[in-house]
Amino acid sequence: MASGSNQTIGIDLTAAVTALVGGSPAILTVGQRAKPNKSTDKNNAPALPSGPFTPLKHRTIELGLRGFVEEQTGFTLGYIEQLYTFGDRGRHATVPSSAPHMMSVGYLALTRDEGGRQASDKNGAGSWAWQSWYSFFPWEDWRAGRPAILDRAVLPALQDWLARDRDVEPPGRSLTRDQRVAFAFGDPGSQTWDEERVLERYELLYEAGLTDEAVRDGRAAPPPSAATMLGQSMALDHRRILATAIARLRGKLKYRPVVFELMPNSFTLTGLQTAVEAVAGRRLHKQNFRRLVDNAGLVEPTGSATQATGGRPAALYRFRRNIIAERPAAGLRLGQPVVR
Amino acid sequence: MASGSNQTIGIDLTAAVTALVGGSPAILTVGQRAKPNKSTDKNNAPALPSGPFTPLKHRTIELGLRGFVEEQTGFTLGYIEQLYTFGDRGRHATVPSSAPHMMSVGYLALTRDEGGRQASDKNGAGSWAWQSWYSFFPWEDWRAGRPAILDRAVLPALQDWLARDRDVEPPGRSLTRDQRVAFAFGDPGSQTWDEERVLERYELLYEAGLTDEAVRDGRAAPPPSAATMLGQSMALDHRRILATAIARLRGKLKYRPVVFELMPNSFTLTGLQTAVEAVAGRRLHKQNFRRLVDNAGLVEPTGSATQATGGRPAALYRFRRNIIAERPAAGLRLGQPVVR
DNA sequence: TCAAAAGTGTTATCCTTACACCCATGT
DNA sequence: ACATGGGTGTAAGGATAACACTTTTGA
Repeated sequence: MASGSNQTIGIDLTAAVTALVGGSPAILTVGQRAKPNKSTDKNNAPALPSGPFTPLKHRTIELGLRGFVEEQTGFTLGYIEQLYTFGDRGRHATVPSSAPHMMSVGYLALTRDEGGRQASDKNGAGSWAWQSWYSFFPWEDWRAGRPAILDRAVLPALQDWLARDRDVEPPGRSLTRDQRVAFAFGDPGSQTWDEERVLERYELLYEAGLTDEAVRDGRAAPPPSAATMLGQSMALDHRRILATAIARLRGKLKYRPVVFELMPNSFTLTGLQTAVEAVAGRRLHKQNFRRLVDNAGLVEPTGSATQATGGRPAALYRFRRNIIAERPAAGLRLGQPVVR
Repeated sequence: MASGSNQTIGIDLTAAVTALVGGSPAILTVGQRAKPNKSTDKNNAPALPSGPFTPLKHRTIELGLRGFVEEQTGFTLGYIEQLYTFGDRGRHATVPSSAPHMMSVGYLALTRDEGGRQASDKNGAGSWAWQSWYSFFPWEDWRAGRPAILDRAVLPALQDWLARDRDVEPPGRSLTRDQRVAFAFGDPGSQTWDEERVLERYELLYEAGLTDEAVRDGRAAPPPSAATMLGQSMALDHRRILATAIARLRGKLKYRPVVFELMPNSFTLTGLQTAVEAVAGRRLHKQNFRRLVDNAGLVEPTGSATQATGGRPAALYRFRRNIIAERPAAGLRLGQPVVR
């Protein structure tokens, strides 16, 4: 039971490394893949750090990932979590079937914008940079209210697409395209936007030919009108991986204390709120957030305070690490067990 | 950027196929892997259906999976979902490093105990069978109250393990072993059992050498006393994959209408409740469950009823498929967005 | 008539949401 | 004094959990 029937398979590990940089969630990008073999990828789209998994060198996948991120960028990863394994044939640019089939295992990784550094030289590899999530997904940032790009560009272009080929519904889907758009983007009138559906939204835009990647991959005809491509594109299917990472992190926020991986050791409650808002992409109610945090027992005061914030000095807090051991986490619905 | 440095890599797709069989959640097992090459795997432990991913034959991973499950067992899969990719070196029995390194992509799949069949012959491959989840994880079934095996065998054996090598805490863990046990198995006194932590529990038992797999893999010394191995074991790391599948399904139940993939087209509310209880592994409060289901708008009456249940005839319901388009799903915590 | 299972109604409690207000600092 | 951001209290509404009770069938 070796590697199927004769086509070789290679595994790439790809990391969506997130930190908070200047109040916004940012993703670690490298200018171009480590080994720029052929110059097929034209416009040097930013890429996620990535490298081959070599079982002989690395005992576990996670160690491999930590290893080459540290090599390539100098960042030490804290929390990491496997996202998804992408391996569909032709999921990006068509390649001759003689080439090895590449699968990629995507990871979400969290770190802090400290340590890192280590300049941009070191064995000639490209340099790295932080880029805001929202330069790739401008429609995902609702912190200043509903993003204008939605009604100006995204939704009209999607409506065009729906109208254009209304009857070419691909079979075997439980939802129609209209339903999928409604589901992913909500109803502009009422507030039915779900910030976790990042991937569904990206995939619809991809299918509609509204992303550079779709056109580049030859997977969709470009839209007829001079519609602009939406958001900054990335190499290969890295923007899809980033979308998956954002979705996962936004979901995880609500039932695991992962934000603290992005925070310094001590922080103010407002700082914590800003971090959560940055990730969730929307504003939260101040007073309730504070109550929520403290009767969840997630933090404890350090005793000191900081005046760096402007008005009244803010008390500093730290994460109570052993909360993880104490509390079942949070969880939800489904009701209590019952005796009879 | 081919397949790393010279060791070849193979990808196995492994499916944890679940259906409800006689009121219990069951997993589809095959007697032994399709190609029994060497007889290294001694005692013919049951295995999950699995097969190599061949990108040339299958356009997507999911199609490959559906294909060979249907070939091997005749079952058509409904809902499927990728679980995790396992690829750590030596995650099961030690192999010579000349052999190809096998990675396996685990999937959760749901189906109904109908269609299937197709006998056990067909090209000489082993036959398939349904086996209750709880024969592999007896401690996970709380439907008849707290399982006796917990206090009789599981917890004492874990305490032994903790006491035996208290100071060999592996480094780089945020929680100590004691904390991990407390977290995974809860406090026997109060009800801190979280039915979703199936994987954490299995992994602890594995580390403690209380599963056949751990001993077989040479990853843990067998426990000194004549402690029984806990639960029925499986081939390779298939029981780990099953644990992952159960955990995922138990979690998903609470925010996506997945149970209906396991139900026939029409069912009674009690039938639905029984199904949920089977998966969640615990009893639910009848009246509240009914209210929950109906003001979630998940089902609608078909108009007919059945007397097959014993007492008063029960109304039959069907799943309202378009609920998926209507309602954001359920979701939770984190509070509402706010204007100011 | 009784057992068994379906199905309805009501209440106490807790959590979430929203609003109003006070406190401590710099300019 | 006042602007700015930090911090506390409380009341209304909704959802959950728990309990009691009625209805419809078969034996």
